[in-house]
Amino acid sequence: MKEKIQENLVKILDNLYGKELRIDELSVTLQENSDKNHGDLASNIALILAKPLKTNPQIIANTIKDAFINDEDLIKVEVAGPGFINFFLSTKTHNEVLKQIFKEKDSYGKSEPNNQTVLIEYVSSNPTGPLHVGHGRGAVFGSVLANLLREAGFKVDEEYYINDFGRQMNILAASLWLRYAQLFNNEINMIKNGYQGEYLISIADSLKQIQSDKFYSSQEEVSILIDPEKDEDEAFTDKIVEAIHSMLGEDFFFLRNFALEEILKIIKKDLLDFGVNHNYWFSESSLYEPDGSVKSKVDKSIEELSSLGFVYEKEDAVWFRSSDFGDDKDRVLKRSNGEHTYFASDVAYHSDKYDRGYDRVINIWGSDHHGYTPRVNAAMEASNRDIKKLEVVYIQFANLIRAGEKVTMSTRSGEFITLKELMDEVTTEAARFFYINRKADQHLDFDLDLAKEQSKDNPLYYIQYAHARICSVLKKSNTMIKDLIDSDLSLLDLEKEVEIQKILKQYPSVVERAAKSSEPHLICYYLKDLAGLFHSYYNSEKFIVEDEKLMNSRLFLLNGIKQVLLNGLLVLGINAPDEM
RNA sequence: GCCCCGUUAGCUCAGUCGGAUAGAGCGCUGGAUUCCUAAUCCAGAGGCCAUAGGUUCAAAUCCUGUACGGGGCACCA
Repeated sequence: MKEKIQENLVKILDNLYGKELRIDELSVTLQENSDKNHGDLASNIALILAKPLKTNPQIIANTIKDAFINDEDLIKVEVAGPGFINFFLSTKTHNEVLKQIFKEKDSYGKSEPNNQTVLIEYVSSNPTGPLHVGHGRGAVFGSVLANLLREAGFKVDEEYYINDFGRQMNILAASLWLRYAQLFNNEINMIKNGYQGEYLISIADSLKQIQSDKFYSSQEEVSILIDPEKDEDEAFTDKIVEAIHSMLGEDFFFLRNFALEEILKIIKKDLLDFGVNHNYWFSESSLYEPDGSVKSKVDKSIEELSSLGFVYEKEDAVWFRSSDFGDDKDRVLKRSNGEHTYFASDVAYHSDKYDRGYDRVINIWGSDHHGYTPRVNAAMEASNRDIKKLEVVYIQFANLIRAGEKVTMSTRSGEFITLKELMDEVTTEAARFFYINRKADQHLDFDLDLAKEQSKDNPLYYIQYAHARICSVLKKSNTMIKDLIDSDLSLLDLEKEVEIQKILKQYPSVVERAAKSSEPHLICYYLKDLAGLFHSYYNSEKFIVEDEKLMNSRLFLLNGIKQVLLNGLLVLGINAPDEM
């Protein structure tokens, strides 16, 4: 119907003013009205035309209005306010959506496949410990965005980038050895800059079970090296790590890989429990392995930039001319000690993402990374890759609130709340919903007490309750939905019923907009609105009534609401229970 | 100093391509249960959309300045 009116407007415009005025070149809108007094649809066309035509908008509006031909589904055309044209549609036009939902079921809201591929990289926390609550927001955001883009017709891959290379991994290996050694000699101290978390103790425990004392002999002098006086110093940490390394030789790498694999197991399990499914796990180390010939991907990337003339040496380090591409300053690829920087990995990694042929590459990063984007963009631009394909979404930090107070955490001492603990405390679903319920660029206060509450104060329960209530009514009515398809839907003419149908009709465009602008929270707000309309309807009308025709039409409406609530919750990765 | 994000009701926050009288929940005040789940609903009070300019027929929305808050500016990852 909307399309029909739009066509009509174009036609009328052509007749009235000739072809010079092209409706599609002007910012003319035909939009759904929120205020029912203004009809179902409104156009600002007369306001836009007022200037080029040098005519009062109200006069233009009335001229257009008079040119509209009669249509049984168009009840009334009206000029209002400064010159809006309002269109009032028949109730029949509102019923169409219910049949559509019934027909499309789980697919209602999905767009046709568009043959485009997207890679979303997210979470990618360092594999040096379990995920904590700080990672939760990005995890949910990424997985919901992936769902949304699938709804919008994209083929989506989800990837976790494992930072399993460099200094931190060596500190991890050393930390594991110290925990392991403590099992044989309780006088051995842990280094302050090592990984203090309890998880390493249990990993050390399983290491001992598998390998017994293979990596420990009692005459170790290494532990004596740990001097509590100097222990705060990072350089001192490296010395200890190096000492453990040379003592263990090749075994050091065994310990490193053992720790890495055990921790990845924990991370993978936590993500899975959280409803997050990465289909690729990309290892940073793999970028340093010779690829086919003799060169690693990192070396090849640097050579590529070098051959294009964007690399130079200064003070024994290798630099990339990122400032040629808008970055604040040039960046180091290879340090004077011969080691590559994290940035060097990232150049190779992003090049690899491009080379895999995706149409879009999305990174979901913490907002503290925003200063990092220009140099990555610079590297892609320098190597003639289209930077429009690369999108970065920044996620602001989340605070946990308990009893009205901010929960303080310190990563250093290992005193952080893990994602698993959060799931155990408030349930996975509540955690997902509360993380996604805010715009990504908005700071988030995660109220633990509210997430646990089972009442209308908790928006997730409010939505799920609406779904359960509908299921309960449908069950009690003893009706099969497929028998309702021929119901007389024109009976759904109450104000609330019309409003609900209009909202149901908006669902596909809400999904589309949420996907397009990377704003999953829009789904939450939509579902809250829809649930609210239903609860209000529920309280004002009875559905299981004597009049069978009326009952059937209302049940058919309820079925539509139920389906959309279900579809929306599925996008969020949240269950829609039949009873509560 | 430079860069990013924010500032909307007492609190926590929505607000689409700039559209008509600014939205929700909580909290506050007052109501609704013989009835399909009261885990719900209805009504009321509550606003200088941080601030000063600009663009426009029209600005919470776009542009510029200012103030306040959060974050970032490594040969760390």
